[in-house]
Amino acid sequence: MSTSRRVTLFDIADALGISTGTVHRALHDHPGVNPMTRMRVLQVSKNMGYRPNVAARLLSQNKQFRVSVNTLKGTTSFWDEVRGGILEEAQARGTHEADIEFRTFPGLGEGEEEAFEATIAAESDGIILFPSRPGSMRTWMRRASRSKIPIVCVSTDAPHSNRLAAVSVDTMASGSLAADLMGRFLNRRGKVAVTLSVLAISEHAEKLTAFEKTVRTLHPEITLLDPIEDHDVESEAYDKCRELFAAHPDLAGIYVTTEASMPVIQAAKDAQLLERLTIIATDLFPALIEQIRAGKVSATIYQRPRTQGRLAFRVLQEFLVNGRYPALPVKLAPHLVMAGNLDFFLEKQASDSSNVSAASDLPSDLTYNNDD
Amino acid sequence: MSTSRRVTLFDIADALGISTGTVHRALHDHPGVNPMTRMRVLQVSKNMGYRPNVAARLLSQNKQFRVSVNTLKGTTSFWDEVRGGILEEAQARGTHEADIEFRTFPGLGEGEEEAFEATIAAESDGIILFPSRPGSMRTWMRRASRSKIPIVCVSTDAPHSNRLAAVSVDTMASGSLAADLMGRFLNRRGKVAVTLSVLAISEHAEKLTAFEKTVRTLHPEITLLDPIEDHDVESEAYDKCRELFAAHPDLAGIYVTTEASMPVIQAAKDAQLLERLTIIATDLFPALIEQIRAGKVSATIYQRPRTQGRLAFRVLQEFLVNGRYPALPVKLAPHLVMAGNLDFFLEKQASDSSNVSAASDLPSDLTYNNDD
DNA sequence: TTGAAAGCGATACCAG
DNA sequence: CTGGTATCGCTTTCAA
Repeated sequence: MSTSRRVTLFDIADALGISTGTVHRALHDHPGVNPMTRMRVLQVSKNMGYRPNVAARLLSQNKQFRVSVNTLKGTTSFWDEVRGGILEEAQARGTHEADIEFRTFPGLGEGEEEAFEATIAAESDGIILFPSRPGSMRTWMRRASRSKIPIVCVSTDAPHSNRLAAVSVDTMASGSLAADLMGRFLNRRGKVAVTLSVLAISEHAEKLTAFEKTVRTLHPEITLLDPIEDHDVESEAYDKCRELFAAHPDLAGIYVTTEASMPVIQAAKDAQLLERLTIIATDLFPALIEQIRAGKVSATIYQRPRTQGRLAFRVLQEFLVNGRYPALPVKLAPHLVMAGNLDFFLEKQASDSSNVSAASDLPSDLTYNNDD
Repeated sequence: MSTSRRVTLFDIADALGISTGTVHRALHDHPGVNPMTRMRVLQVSKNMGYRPNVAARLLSQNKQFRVSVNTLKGTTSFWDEVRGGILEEAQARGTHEADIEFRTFPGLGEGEEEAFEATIAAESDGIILFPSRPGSMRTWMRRASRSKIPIVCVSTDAPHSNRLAAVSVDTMASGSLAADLMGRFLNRRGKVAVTLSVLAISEHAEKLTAFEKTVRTLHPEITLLDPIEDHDVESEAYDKCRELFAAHPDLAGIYVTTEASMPVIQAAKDAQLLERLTIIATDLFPALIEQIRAGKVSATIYQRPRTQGRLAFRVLQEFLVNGRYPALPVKLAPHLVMAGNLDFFLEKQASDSSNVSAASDLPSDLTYNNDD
């Protein structure tokens, strides 16, 4: 019961006295099979416990994919990490190595459509993209979907765009964790504000919703102020925070749901508020690391960009190779980084990214990489 | 430069006017190749950017592995999750499907060696095991390593045992995160205790060390009591905690580094201390979920057993198939679960484990699974 | 020390 | 509607 050889197409064909070609067509719903034979094939293959040999399939298909990765230019480390994760996964999954073409655009909405146009022109087989303006990309993306090009969104979803999948952090978990922590750090009382880029992006709205709901449920004595929209403009974030601090000099805490925590910190500093403000930020980059280490930022919700990249590629490849649709929008549990675990966190990150470059050695083909 | 077909063994052989067999032997350091030819093969293959086709390799090798998984009987959900992760990964990596034989033993040290013996007798090609008594298993494991059977430790390492790899949570990150949180929750002052099973297990010692160090550095006004060893015996944990609470009625917080948080909670309750004690626990199981929801436990450090299982299998297979050694002991970043994000967390967990059972359908071969 | 060739299992195409 | 067969790239065995 355990040494038995694996069931192959041939075994099924043999059992039924037909050919492997027919069995194959039957199993894959290809046209031109007698419904009667089809049923029998399905029946027998189930009984025999047939499971296709993936290696053989890959080998015989022998396809090569061209995938385009359209993301923001890597000013911050976030997108560098995402791209790193994509490459990493592409190498780890060795077979079917994809031609990956990176196209970057400078800012939110800037050059995004041009990059997309170029992608279409290049006849990519699949696209991984950051929809910086989900609204305006929607029509483009639907066009692509009409020409059957699968699209995977990273970091932000583009609803109603027919994308194949979206990979992002679990926004509800992020917002609610931030809320509970904030309540605890503040001993369950005080005024708290939230900043985000725009409410129109559902990820940001969700973080806010989850934050508000959790605060109200778990820490009802906390007062929530109206959310601040910075439209991803640093100066706007700064100015609005100054206004906020002026209006509420007794503000106790602020949750920054985006990467834009530096302007907030600067504003707090300039308003002489930094020392007694509890800040919970998002993501991790050198300037923020300093602030955490210095105790100015209490915690940050790390969105695991590298893992996002890896999963985005995996989902896309799974679709291109096996035609498999991802179960759900893929949601990653965020990691919490505080002064306490900061160093261990950075250490692990460093070792993760290092073993990628080494992969281009000799007959070494796959690199071993762990999950986070 | 991008449309070029991939370089194959044949291309190299062709370029050198030799056969693929020789090229193959040269690349893999097999005996019986003229050093001269070997050098040239290496040279050319590097120049041509040769990268082996993994699918072809798997297909031609066509091996089948028997791997034994020796773990604790699943009284708690931890080991069920680990086993689930192993199965999941085994399916996801479809090719080379392994015969997985689960052997469980009832308690720490009980039946462990018998299980190991059975594993050896069954001639497994690889072993994934939880060394519940690293000390006593050491000699066994070395014996196995002499017979070339690779061993991957999960959850706990067995140092100096020649194991191939160890997969566990990042204990330093866990301890230090717990410490920082504890300090914050307690407003940086008060008496704090730590419980663990035995100091002899390095993972536990590390959590303690990291906890202590972080408390001293970041929250120097916190007083640390001596650690409590419960030897994984519930009654011992309970009794020692009662003593602790009697001796220190002003105890402010306690960090439970193991799964054994229930006896601690019970003791605190019986000592009328539960309401004002800040508890940080480890892992997640139904009884603990209730306590978190009820606000009795402030937070728990989730060790991601499912992911541990997945990685353990991946490492083992990577070694068995490609002969690749893992870079380092694999350390997972822990997840933080609090009342705030508890529900989102459970929801995600549920969806993760559900799509495994569905995998045994029809020609569906690989299941899509995300990283955590 | 090297070459030649037979698989591995699924796919796809061409005849019938 | 079905059978037969070449093919993918690597591994391995048998001869030379």
